[in-house]
Amino acid sequence: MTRIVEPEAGPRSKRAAILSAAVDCFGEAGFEATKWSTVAERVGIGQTALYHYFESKTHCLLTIMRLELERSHDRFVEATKDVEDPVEALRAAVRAAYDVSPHEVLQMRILQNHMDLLSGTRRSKREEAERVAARQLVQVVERDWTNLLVKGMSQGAFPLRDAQLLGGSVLGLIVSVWRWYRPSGPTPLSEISELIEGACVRMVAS
Amino acid sequence: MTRIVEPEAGPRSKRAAILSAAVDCFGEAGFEATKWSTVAERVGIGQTALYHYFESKTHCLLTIMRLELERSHDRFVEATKDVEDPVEALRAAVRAAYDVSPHEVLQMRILQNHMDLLSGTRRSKREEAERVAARQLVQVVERDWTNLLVKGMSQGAFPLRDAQLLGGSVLGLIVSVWRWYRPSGPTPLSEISELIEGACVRMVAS
DNA sequence: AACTGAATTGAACTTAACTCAGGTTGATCT
DNA sequence: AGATCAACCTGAGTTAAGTTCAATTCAGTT
Repeated sequence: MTRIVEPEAGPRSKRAAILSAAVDCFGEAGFEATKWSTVAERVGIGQTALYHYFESKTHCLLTIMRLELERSHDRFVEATKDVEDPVEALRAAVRAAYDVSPHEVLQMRILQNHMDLLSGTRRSKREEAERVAARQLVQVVERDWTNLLVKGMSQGAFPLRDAQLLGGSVLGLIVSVWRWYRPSGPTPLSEISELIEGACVRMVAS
Repeated sequence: MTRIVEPEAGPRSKRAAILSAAVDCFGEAGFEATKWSTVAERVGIGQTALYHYFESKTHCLLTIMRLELERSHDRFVEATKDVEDPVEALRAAVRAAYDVSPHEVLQMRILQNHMDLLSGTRRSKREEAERVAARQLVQVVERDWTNLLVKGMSQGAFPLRDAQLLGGSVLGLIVSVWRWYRPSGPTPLSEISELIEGACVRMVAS
């Protein structure tokens, strides 16, 4: 459990700008489809300067994924922290999951599209560190959801079922949206949020 | 709607062997992580021979995805064709979705992990043909599920809801399993199948 | 002004996908 | 059997994109 220390930003560091540009590129065109050099162009630096901040294109991707996972976890905790009623907590958690900016939508998309990266180990040190951190955060987020279900089951608000499996399924249902959702598409996020909220409650509580 | 004609197998064609080896490699190590030349080795031919059968590594991937989508659709139709009761049809469809061989698990995993490829257009003719065919099949499969729901709603077996959105969600829930399921893992597929079957019924019918 | 470390760069290197020009194999026909 | 033709295969070379490296600039400090 080695925590990753965010490199403190020197005053003229372009790290944040690179991450932001990378999210835009990777999220819209896809990771493989975007040239690493294009990200550099957008930020306004030469491609080699990227390596001052990230060990590789993949290292940047893994960093984006970890940050998004941290964000998801934080939001979950924030949204459910003082809601006692299990059903209401579940509803709040789902709503929080869809209460996101367009930029965050891209981050979720990137995360979902590259989950498979978290399986195999990486060659380089820093990449592997990010991978392991992200993998752990996936488990943390899964635990967030299963704990919510366990609590509800023990209180008698939810029927008893395999909380681990059901929690993972609820999470899978919620994030599956990010594979197809587009802010420009026909379905507003609010509508999706409501439908999924209802679906989750029925899945878990009936 | 131009259908793809499967190249008829000459007696010494290695196409099937290549597809099979590619499914193993792409499914276990991941598409990006496996070298195209490794697939050639497994089949027992030089790397350049691959290009006799596929225009590119990606063309092979897209073909695998299309074939898997065709299989999924066929299984759905087969499983539901003479079940009138909507709830039973839904149950049958879910069970069929998880009634798969280990090789098919890999194909599902590959499909899920590279759905994003179907968004952007491809440079070369044959790749683009496969992509378009796959994209269409995604819609066909989505329609399979929404139709099932529409039928159930009109018969009064399911409460009225946005069938398109709900159908997509059910499908999303079902396929989300392939991102983490491993035949060697602790949870048998039968158990997953049962839990998801129940969850889907509750989502849709209550 | 000299010093320091962060930030940046152009040129060279590496790897893996891909192309090409030609060679081999084997089924089929006369 | 021998000729033929298409399917099948290969070694050598090309290309594109990620990456490395040695050298340079820049901003703030002593």
